[in-house]
Amino acid sequence: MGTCQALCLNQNRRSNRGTCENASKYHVQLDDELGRWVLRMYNWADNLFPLYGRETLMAQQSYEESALYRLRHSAAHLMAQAVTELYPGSKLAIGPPIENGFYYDIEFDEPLKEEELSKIEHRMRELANLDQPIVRKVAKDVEEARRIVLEECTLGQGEATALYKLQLLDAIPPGEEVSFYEQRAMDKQGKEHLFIDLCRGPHIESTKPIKHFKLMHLAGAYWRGDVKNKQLTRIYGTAFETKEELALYLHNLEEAKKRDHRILGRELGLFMFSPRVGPGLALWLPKGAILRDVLMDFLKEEQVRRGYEGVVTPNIASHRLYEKSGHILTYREKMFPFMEDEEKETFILKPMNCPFHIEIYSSTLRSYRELPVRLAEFGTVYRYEQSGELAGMLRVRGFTQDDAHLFVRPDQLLDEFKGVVDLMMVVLKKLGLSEYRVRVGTKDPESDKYVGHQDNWKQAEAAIMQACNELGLDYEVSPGDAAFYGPKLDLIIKDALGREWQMGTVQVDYNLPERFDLEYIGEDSKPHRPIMIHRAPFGSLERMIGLITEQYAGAFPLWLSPVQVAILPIADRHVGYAAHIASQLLGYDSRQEVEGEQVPFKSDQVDSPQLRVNIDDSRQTLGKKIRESQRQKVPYMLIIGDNDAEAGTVGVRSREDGDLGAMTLAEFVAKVKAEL
RNA sequence: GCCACUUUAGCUCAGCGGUAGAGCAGCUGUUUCGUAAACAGCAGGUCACCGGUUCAAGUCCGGUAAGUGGCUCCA
Repeated sequence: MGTCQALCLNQNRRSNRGTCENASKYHVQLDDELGRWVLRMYNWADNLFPLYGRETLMAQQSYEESALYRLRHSAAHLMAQAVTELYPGSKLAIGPPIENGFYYDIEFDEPLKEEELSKIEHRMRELANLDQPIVRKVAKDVEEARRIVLEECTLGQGEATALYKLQLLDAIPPGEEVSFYEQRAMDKQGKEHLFIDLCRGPHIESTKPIKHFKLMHLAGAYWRGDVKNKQLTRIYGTAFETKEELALYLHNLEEAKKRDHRILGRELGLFMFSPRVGPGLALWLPKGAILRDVLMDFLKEEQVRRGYEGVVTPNIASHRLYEKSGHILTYREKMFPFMEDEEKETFILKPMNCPFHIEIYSSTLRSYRELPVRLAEFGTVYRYEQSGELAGMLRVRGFTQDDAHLFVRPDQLLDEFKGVVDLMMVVLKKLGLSEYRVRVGTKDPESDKYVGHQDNWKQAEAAIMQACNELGLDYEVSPGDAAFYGPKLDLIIKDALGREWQMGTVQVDYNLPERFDLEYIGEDSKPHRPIMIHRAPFGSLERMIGLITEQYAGAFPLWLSPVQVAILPIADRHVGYAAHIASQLLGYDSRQEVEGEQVPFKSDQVDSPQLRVNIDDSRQTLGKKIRESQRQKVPYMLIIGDNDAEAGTVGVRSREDGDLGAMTLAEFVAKVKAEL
């Protein structure tokens, strides 16, 4: 099956900017065997997870409407049937299809062990082979639905097993159709197998096609996603229509693991963690530190152009500062233990930069003419994340935000907000991140974890929506995802394993200016209150570098690569010429320091940008040196041998395209400049 | 924090009650080599930590820590 067209149709056909609802996309491919166009849905950027095939182009189905979705839904039921047979008395909760498979949440009497999954899988195969017809039944009324849940669904295992199903039934709005799916068959021994489940459907017609599936792993999951509720056992599985698709999925999963930033981070010498330092506290190795520096330089330059001013603030502060900001009230459980001292002031490790920037803003009387004031800082913050949430660089306890706070007049809010979004887009483009989701996090009306007046929130939320609409940005509104002081717009991007992470963020805040009584003197000579915009286009350096490491699979583009050029002398006698080449590329010739020394090589002074170069003078064969540089994903290798020393050339090899032949250094530099 | 799992040499992994193993990396020597692994030798381990069972524990049991996949939370 050859990929003939890279024609990408957005799943929702809403946007041509690469954003979409669940970051999936269709590819149209010509099926060589069948000689017709087929539609395939892939998970985001690099087609790691083909989700289904065999749908015609005309269909234009969503995943939810697809045969695969139904198959997986039925596979979840099949699993539940196997579980109720193997573990009578288990309480079934919910079992939906999900992006790459399905799960079922079940309460077991005894905790389920991972090794038992194969037993369940085995029973599933037996049950599937019985070719049980899957039949939809609709309850006449609520009473009948209740009776079916209590009598039929429990399969004689006791009414207690209907615990969660009853709650689900109660949640169905009155008047809505209540449906059940039943599957039953007699096995060779004449024993009847029966399973009936409260379910909206749809399902496939029989259990027979459920052949290519695998139970993946176990997890705890709170009933209805609420920590206050009981934790159920969730069994994750996946299913496909063909053996090949399942094998491909599993293969791709293995491939995806190879681009895990934790593995690449070690292999490429970018960063590390040590239990002796502490969980979630990263150590940046020299090459990782270069990534940080390069990213910071890039953003600083953009920010200077956009009127930002840099500031620097401390890592700890008096608790009073954070009392005033409301952090201690609403954010305490995420903060590291306080440095308490009965005699003296209590200090706390900073979880957010905003109060410091607010202090700087209010250190002097501000005129309406100097607004907007844009204070930027690469501020390192510490948050006591729950231990189970730490995930390499994507979730750490100490991280550096590319933070800034914009203090603006009401009439400037919209333009400033749009300016920030523009900057975020510039950043995404520069980093090659084209697949993302935009989420507007608003206040959860039920929750009391927010500070400020309702009117402030309404205004801030309206401002964000208006800016998005004016920018033509596709976004979804997510109540409860606001910061405690204001609503926000977040960029959400998936990692190699398909998990979503919040990256860049912009927040509109009327509340902290009020809490800190911020002012500026207006045209009318009277004090007015500014509005704050909090923003971080990367989100954090840790998370962003972890993520782009996965996006690029460690093969960073030239401008970012910690080592841009590896110089590989073929034999020891070429090391001198290699050093000369290196100094040219560094834009600095160390030989100039050695007075009176003869320049032993043909002069080829070039005007090179400062490149990060590394000479491999290990006593290894050329093949080995190339292999090593290739493994380190260095964009360019310059191979230096007798021919080159004589002709004053370098043998250029590219990470992607291999041997490019001999060039003069000037030619190579021109090539590199064009790429940077 | 909760559920499940994992932890043996710098890295990747084997060993699963009876004297700790391999490959790669490292070091030393030989080789000085033209586009993805030269050859040989050497060295490297309180088998995460603490406790228990046993004549005997990487191996079985319990606890702790760190990590992994989820849930909840989030940059």
